[in-house]
Amino acid sequence: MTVPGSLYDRICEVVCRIPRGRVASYGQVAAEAGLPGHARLVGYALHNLPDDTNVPWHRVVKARGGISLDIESGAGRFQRALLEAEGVIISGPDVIDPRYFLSDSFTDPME
DNA sequence: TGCTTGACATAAT
DNA sequence: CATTATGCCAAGC
Repeated sequence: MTVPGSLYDRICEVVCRIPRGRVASYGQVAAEAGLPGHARLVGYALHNLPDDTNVPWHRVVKARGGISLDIESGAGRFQRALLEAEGVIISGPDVIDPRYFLSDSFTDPME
């Protein structure tokens, strides 16, 4: 289980901070995790996460607003379902309104 | 220890 | 719109 100190651990921690009903891009999560520009590591970490993880990995999307996984495939459909369950409407494979993204910081504004 | 890969981002072609 | 190129770097082999 992710040794403390590993980048995985930091990344999953940041992902856990994403408020419900919101999404963040890989680059944004990376930046908040203290890894500016290391968006790839975020995806790498998420892929490593177990199925029973408590990390809402589904809230992590591409910068343009879209699921990296194949939306028409199992994992993609699963993520879309989770996002819609949180209130995030996905109209297409790369169509997510910017209003769902975290504006600046993860500091939950508490709506 | 060095090369390859990768749930990315962005610009250019 | 698809592909290419570059950056940036950890993990896997």
